Amino acid sequence: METNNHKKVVTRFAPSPTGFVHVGGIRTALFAWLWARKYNGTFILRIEDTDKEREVEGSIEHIIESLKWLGLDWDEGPDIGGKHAPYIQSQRLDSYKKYAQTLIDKNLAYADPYTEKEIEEFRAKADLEKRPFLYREHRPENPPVWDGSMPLRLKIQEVKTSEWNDLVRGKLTAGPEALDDFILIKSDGYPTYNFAHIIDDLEMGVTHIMRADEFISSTPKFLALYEALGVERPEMATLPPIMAPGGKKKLGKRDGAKDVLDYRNEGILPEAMINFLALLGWNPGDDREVMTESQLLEAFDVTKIQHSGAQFNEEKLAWINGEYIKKMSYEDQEAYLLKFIPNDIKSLPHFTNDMLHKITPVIIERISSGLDIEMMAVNGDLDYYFKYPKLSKDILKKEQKDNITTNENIKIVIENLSKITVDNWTKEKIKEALWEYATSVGRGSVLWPMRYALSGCQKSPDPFILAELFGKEGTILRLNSALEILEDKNNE
RNA sequence: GGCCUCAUCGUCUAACGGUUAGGACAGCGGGUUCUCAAUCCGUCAAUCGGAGUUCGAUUCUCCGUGAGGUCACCA
Repeated sequence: METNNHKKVVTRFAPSPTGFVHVGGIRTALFAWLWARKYNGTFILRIEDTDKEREVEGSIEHIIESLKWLGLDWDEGPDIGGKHAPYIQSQRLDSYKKYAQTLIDKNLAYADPYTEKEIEEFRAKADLEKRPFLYREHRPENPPVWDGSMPLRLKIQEVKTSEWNDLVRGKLTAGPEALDDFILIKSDGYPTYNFAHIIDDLEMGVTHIMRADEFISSTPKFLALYEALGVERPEMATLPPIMAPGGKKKLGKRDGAKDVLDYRNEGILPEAMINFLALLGWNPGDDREVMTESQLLEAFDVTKIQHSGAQFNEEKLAWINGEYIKKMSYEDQEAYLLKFIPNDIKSLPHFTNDMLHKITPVIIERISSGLDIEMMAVNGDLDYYFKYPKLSKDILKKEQKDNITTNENIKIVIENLSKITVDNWTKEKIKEALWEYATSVGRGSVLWPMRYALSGCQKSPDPFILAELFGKEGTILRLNSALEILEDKNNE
């Protein structure tokens, strides 16, 4: 499909500062960013703060932090400026006034003289008649001169069915009911979204607007405004909605959509989040799923974006995250692990850098996010690395056979392990030293008590890995304390 | 209610109008394993319904049905 190749691509992400950004907003930002970066274009961050009542203190910083975490960098924005500064709508009021005035001069905008109550009555009447309320049916014949104390409305010139092309959806239409004399400037002096974003996109030279599909029905209004302004409109790409788990509703803050930064706190890696979100409503056209940023940029195509909504699936996100964790460098894996190990474990007697270093690959293999590490800690699957386990005699003897006792087996294990030199203390050598005997008497009756003696847990990495981690001395120490418990008559 | 949009395994998705409808996640089974994890192999599972066009429809058209969105001095 033709895509403005003659013009430099300019896209933008334009959140309103009403709190955090959730994955839906981020995906919109991501697609806009990908498109701009793919064509060496410009990506703009703009803050749409024209609703002063809904504004939440600190949102802008929070949004910026979210985008930075994910590596979605912008070329122009409130924090870094740019040739179309400022990038905060409340600081661009003069610009909106200027365009409003040209519309008034052309007799394409007029003051709305009605009180709130009068409008309410119109609306109630329409409601009663079961038809949509349309302000233009009540358009005043001689509107007063606009002095800024009343809302300013666009005067729709031609009531018609609208038709336009969308980069994703193709031909879209909307009935004449979608077209109304909408408000350009509110009585508080701020522009509406409908007006402000169009003026800003125009002034900032935005070529492609990525937006969620809730804007389809207000598009006729935008088209009417472009027409009134006598300007060419940018390309529009309508993204499918992201649905909440369960699948029936669009993901939204009200339904518990999370702040993206919550995912950071759970140990989701930014690359994994980007990768996952890119695949939510788009795919490269082949079987690739785990893709680098440059692969994404290479393959991304707005025209290939999905039409229907997609559920946000945390399980698949976790899977992708696990893939990325396994690809990290050893140093990064260790730092990652350290970040999520709770403090009470860090203060355990044998918590050392050396041990942390040793267990890193063992733990990394078992997790897909930081949440899993925290879960391991809660379940006691972490502390045995750093302290001697507390053992139960019954569990120790769980796999005991009639012909040979667990005591004897542990003694033989100790005996065999003692023969290994410290230099040769590796999991391979340890396995070698025990395997033949264990196989001859039944591996379970030897390896189970050994592993349990080392970990104190019913589930853990295998005994050879554990023995290597604890060293010769530590391993034999643990095996001996298991023996003591077995031989302790008071512990029957 | 009006207007609009969407519709393939449980989920994310692939399939110039011609495929045994493919892949991934999840699930299940197995190999390897004392357990867990990892890994390998295997397996379950879908074209919303009905007409039409066509030699042939997941694909095009229409009608249903279902879901979502929107009808603010919110964005």
